[in-house]
Amino acid sequence: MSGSAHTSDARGAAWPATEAEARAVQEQLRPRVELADRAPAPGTPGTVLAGVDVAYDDTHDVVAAAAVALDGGTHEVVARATAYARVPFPYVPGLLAFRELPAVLDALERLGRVPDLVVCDGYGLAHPRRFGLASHLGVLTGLATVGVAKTPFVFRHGPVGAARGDSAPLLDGTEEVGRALRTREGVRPVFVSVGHRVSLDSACAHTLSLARRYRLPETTRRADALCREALREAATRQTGESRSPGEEGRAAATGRP
DNA sequence: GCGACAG
DNA sequence: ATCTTGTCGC
Repeated sequence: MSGSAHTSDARGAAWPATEAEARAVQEQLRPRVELADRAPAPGTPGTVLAGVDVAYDDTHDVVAAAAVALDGGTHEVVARATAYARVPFPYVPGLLAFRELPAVLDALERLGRVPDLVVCDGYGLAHPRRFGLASHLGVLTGLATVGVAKTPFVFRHGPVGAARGDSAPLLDGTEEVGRALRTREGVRPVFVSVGHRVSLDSACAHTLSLARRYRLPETTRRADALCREALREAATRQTGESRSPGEEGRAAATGRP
């Protein structure tokens, strides 16, 4: 076969094989980001707020993803799902979505609920090409998404007030691409940006609402715990049970083994 | 050319 | 992300 060098991911969709192709995909999809806010008001009972996250096992080349759904009113868990995949792309700053999204999309499908908002671990519009993983996930699924990251990446911000809820613009030069938001007193801020179908104000309001007791939103904390647990169990299942030397690095390509 | 660099 | 001991504090 000549021509396109695209390959297939675990879900059967085209996936870039090189950094140049990945950047081209971002440039192509970026115009599809919608800025109109379609997220529910924070605290609305009956709405579904989802968190997604992934964990890696580099030695086995496996990524485990988790999706957790919380009720918008009580923040109690109403659904959980996991998925596995071969790591489909190397870590390259600015191309994180190509490493995480196949497994995340799979986990979201298995969730059995359609979230009203998805909170991602990383950035949305706060991205060198304005298309971080939160925006990418939103465009691919049509879901409202926000990005909440733990570090400022390549961006700058002024001082953030000491009180919970205080914030400062996250700047790419003079352009506000997100917000440094303090979710707890005496704790480093988190870095919020728009993913898809949400406003920055709404993204920050949801982040604040979901992060009362801890720095990070409850959605990402739950998803983080779940994908780590899934990865541990996958490792245990291989080591402790089937000792077949030939079958090791080839853990399930997808699904719950 | 040399660092910096979401997770 | 992941590798890793102890330490300070509620």
